[in-house]
Amino acid sequence: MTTASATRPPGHTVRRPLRPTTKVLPGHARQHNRSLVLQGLFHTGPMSRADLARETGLTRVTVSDLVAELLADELVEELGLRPESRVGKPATIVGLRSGAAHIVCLDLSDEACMLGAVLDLSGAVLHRRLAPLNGRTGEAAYDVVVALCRELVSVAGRPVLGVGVGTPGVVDAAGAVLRAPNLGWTALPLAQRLSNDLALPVHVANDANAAALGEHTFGGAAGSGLMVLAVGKGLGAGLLLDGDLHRGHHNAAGEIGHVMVDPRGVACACGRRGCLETILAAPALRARIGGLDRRAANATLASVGRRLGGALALIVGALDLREVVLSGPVDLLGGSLRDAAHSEIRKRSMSIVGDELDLRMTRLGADVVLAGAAVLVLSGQLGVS
Amino acid sequence: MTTASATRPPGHTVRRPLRPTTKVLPGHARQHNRSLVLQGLFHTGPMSRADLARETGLTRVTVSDLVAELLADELVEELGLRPESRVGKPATIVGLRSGAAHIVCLDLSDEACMLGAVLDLSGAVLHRRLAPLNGRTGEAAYDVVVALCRELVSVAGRPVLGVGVGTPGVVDAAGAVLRAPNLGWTALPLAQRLSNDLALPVHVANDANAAALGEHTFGGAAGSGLMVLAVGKGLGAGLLLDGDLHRGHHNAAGEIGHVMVDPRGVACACGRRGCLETILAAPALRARIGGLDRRAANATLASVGRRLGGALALIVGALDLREVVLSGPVDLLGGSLRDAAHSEIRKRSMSIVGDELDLRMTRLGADVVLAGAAVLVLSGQLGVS
DNA sequence: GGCGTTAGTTAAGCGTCCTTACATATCAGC
DNA sequence: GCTGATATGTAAGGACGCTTAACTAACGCC
Repeated sequence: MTTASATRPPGHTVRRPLRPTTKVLPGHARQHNRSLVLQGLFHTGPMSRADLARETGLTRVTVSDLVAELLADELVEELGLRPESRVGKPATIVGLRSGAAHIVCLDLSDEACMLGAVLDLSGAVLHRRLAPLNGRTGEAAYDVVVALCRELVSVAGRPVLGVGVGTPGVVDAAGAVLRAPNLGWTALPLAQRLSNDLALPVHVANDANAAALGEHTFGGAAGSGLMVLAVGKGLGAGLLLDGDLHRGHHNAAGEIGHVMVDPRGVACACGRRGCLETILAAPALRARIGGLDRRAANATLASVGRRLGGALALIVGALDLREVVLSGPVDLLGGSLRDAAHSEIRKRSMSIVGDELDLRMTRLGADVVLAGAAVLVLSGQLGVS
Repeated sequence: MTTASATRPPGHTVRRPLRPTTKVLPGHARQHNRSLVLQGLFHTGPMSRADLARETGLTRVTVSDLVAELLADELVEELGLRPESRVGKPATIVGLRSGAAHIVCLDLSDEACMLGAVLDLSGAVLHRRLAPLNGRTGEAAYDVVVALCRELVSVAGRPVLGVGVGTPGVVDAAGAVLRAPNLGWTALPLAQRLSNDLALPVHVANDANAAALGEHTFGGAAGSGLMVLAVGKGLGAGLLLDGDLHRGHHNAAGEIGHVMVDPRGVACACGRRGCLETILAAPALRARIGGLDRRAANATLASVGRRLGGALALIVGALDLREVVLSGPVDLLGGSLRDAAHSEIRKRSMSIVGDELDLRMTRLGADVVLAGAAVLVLSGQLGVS
């Protein structure tokens, strides 16, 4: 392969590519373009076929064809002629039927109680249900999930597009829960089993990852480079880079709760000391400010914020993030903790990166994970996100 | 859009998607599949059309067609019948003609001297040229680049597939150098100008990013999740996540040299104190171990390694990386610094992540950036990486 | 030599998108 | 009200890409 005179760097071996790129057929292109049309309607709202053609770059002919297909699937509907009067033939507006189908969403991040909801295609929450765990784990916890799903499916008035689940633990790309200590799940093929049991498409992701998706699609995240820090009993993060969820080599990306930041810190449940979780998780924070007056509590929260900022500066700097979003108890995170973390990050990073960085609470409140679960389904079933 | 009874999370707004996905035509699919064939030959080596069909998932008919196209382009060649004897008609082996075209590669990371080389398609270095800068910056430095390229193009014995450049500074996806203080470049559309001046395809990336690509494709990087830490006069990093270069919101991903890790540290050229670069850059390291005996020097390097490990643990943990590769002076980085950093990362991260993490020197030595520049061209022109 | 197996090609068909042409419906100006 | 310009949407025909089915070529095995 190499000419004799060539010098070759030492150890110069060629390995297989990582992204196992697969073949693309004309039919896949069709699917992609169909999603493109839906995406346009989803994000920009109702418009004419000609508008869609301009937006997607496809011809009017092709767009008409795709729209006809979507009309047949009852995913979009004609909304009559465009009200404003212009030169030329009046345009027929087509819009996404946000009630065309419903999405069943689960948020399993609460230890005590599973949270379920029915959402429409626009992300609006239509119904809610709670399912207390009462300490059940493993197979029993799975049974709770199935029962909750069945209940929600029966409550949904429309055909169900799919089921989305945000769960704590490590989840692989196929929707199998590799490890979720709190729920007692190990290598549970959750998406596959649920899909079998419910006869519906099921998409599963880590809760913090789902939160990142939700914040991006429904929380109006500004652009590429988003990290959601989910603070609850533990601490997790979800990373959305270049519009894609980053999963990591062991599907453990964002699992920063047990990264040690202070070798002389407090003992952690994981057996080491000074994990980020010993500083930032909700119980730890409540314990530290319990009994303090307002001012002292704020000072304490600010000092935690500064330490968080010190840790985040490295991640923000390495990834050149645009936004860091906090999800969790607003009373703990939303005030001086956030402010201190923000200014600490700015102090520690290069100005271009730091100056434009947003550090804020989630705009979706406690529904981030539900919204993210919906995005999993929208993205998986319709190619919309 | 929302039914009246629906409850909607506060601030629930729908924004436009970030990945501005564009239309896909059948012709694009063809291009993709053509790359798939090349990719197979590049990574797995010569094989028969039938083998390629099995590997790509395409039919033998389609593969034959694609191979015919590649034969006409003289990118691949028939290597005769397969030597081993099996049942059935003997297979005709086709292989990539690594000498079919040459690639002109530039490494601008050295302050004093630009480094250029001609590589073949297998990444072997065929010719080298140096171009001393003698303090030239701005337009004069650009002239050196052009002259170096012209020289290398004239030296290359084959048609030149393209020009790849790894340069310090912030580079956008179009190959424009937004800021490169050392070279005195600001908003220089390097790829575009070079492409005009040379009448060749030109691909430009940050040097550390190029190094990451080079290490991945030619250094046998293990899989998804690679960070290359380029230690020289300054400090930069390149991140390869899920097979894609991560550029960041300001194209500044990996610019961690000026992230502050120690507010009470040494003053940095950037005006702040305790930047990572004040600890890890080559001049700083040399200054610290200068005059020390072997043991003391190793202890010093180990302490730097521990601090590096503390910083890296967060990044490795957040991204769930598989490999961190050091590029730079082996005498400084390759010994106790590396060992200390490695063990510190393991100590600080969750075992699943830390246990499988590799932290090693680059396998390509000083040629990483050149190799990466070649990958830019291979990937951009042939879809191979 | 017959049979099964594998490699590669040829022919026909289907799907996808494009270009071109046309029908439809409005506005602006006379 | 009529005409010309402009814009939307559809119809027909063609180019391209992949597939299936059928065929030829060449080998090992019995």
